[in-house]
Amino acid sequence: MKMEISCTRAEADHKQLLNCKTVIDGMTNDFDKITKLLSISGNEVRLKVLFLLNMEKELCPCDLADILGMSIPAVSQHIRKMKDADIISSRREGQTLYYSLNEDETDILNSIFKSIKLKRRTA
Amino acid sequence: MKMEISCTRAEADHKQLLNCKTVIDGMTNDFDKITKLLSISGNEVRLKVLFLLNMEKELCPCDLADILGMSIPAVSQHIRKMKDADIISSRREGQTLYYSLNEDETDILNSIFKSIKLKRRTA
DNA sequence: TTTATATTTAAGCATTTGCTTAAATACGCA
DNA sequence: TGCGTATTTAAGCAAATGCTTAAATATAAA
Repeated sequence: MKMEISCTRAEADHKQLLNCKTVIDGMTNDFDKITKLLSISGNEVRLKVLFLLNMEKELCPCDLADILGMSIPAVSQHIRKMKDADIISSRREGQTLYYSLNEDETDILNSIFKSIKLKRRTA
Repeated sequence: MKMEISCTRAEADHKQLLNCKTVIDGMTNDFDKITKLLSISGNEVRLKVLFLLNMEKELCPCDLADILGMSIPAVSQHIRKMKDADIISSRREGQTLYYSLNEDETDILNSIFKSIKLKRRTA
């Protein structure tokens, strides 16, 4: 962990900067985890899928491809990412896989959905 | 806007799917905007910068480069993205540019910061 | 077992991302 | 003016992203 201070401006409060470093470096894992969630939801297709799963409880890849007007493999690859990140889970019924949202401990997704719905109402 | 239903499973509720399409298609702009915010914060460096600005009110690129242990141009290019997206603003004081968070109408960022801090406490 | 449907996986490719290094701006001061 | 510092911008490049098409799996039904 580097500790040298490169900024030479008089106002630079070295104590403040060192404190910032300490805080940030001590939270690497948290940032890593939340960054992952945000980067996954920071894609229009995936955000729509998450929103749809929140709205409809569960949907299959076929439904999603249809709703979003895109190919099944494209949807499936997005689904894989979200599944790998433990954001969604599947339930099989015959040949069909139904996907649904997992519990969101961080509550970030819920606040995102809330914002989306709010925008919708106030638009 | 395509409207054909490709899924042939018996359970597919065409009315439900059409409704989903209508809702999603009517919210394209909202999704676009929120996706942009999320994709920008879905990067570890940028999320840390946003968190630091929330914590310290304002910081200059030099401070950030130092705290995060990365080059000034690298930081500057992340800053540019956030500035272009209207997430942060700058104030000049001599040669130094101080960056700070803009008001977040969506409240998404605040809920993200809250989650990060919560993780920190409960870790 | 063969065939059809639902889904995933893999390969290929164009685009985007995020760094590095080097050059360009902007401001302050001698 | 000219030099030093803070910052941005640009060019170059490796890695990641997200689609397409084609092939592989999994289940159901004839």
